[in-house]
Amino acid sequence: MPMNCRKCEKKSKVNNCRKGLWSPEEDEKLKSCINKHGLGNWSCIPAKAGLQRNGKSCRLRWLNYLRPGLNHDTFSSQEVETIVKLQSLLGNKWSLIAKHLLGRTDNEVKNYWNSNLRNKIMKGGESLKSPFSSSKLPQCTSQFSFSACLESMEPSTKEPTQPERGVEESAAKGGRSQQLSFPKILFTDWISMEHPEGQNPMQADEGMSSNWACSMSSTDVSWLELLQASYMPSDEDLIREFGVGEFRSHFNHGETVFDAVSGVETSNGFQMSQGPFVFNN
DNA sequence: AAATTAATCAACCGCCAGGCG
DNA sequence: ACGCCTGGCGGTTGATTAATT
Repeated sequence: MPMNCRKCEKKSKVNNCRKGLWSPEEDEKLKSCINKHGLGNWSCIPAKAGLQRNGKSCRLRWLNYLRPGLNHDTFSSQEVETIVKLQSLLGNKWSLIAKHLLGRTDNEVKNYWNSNLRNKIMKGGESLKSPFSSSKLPQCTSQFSFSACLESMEPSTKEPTQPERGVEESAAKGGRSQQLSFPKILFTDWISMEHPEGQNPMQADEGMSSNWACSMSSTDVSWLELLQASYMPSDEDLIREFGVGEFRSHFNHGETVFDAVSGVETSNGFQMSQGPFVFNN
């Protein structure tokens, strides 16, 4: 991480930083500044852009609102489904969850959860609480054990999900609408189905090359247990579970990020830093 | 139509991890 | 090793809008 520019930093401290909603003029200044200078040290951006904001505010505005490729449409039923599933698995890891929803920010997901889903889940009991029965769902903490989870799961009793039917409808009916195979959603974080150039990196002699380094956050260490479980979902499993368009896992290939399911180049990369991994199967 | 309440969401705050001098 | 700094994250606030009374 580069150190900050002292000159810019001093300037920004002297400035009386504006707070509150951003005006269109401010947005324009920030956009043109980033277009001109690129993304660098956020503490330097306000001075360069002529904004009386602090760098943190600029960063937030850019990431949550101005950044290209953001999707500000209402959440689709499949996106909602993904949020519910991931929240039940990962807890309030909004940035992680957002990485699985193209064009969505952590803030957006978090807001949606807090305003739309949380209360419904409280009211709706099991229907929205989790894809798994509460008695079988281990808490998702850093101590979370996938082995324990796998052992506690009943073997493949799920029915195919119906993504077009929103979770709201499911909640209204008051029953569990989905019974999912637990580990799949997690595997897709780091298992690539197809190499964009036709080569499956899982079959590479050297395991995963540095270009295909997979991502695991520090809190995901126990995910390694999944590897030891020798369980690998098929393409069909993943697509049936989440739909090609909605659930995506991303892998870095050099400078370009590809969607693991569709192979389509995307701009919303799930940066993965820790690899390679050895697969047992 | 006005007042009140609820819902939404952009933005802020504080904390933490990690890099650098 | 230590302190300072940035970037990143999750929790929270508060202004605005919509719905209800």
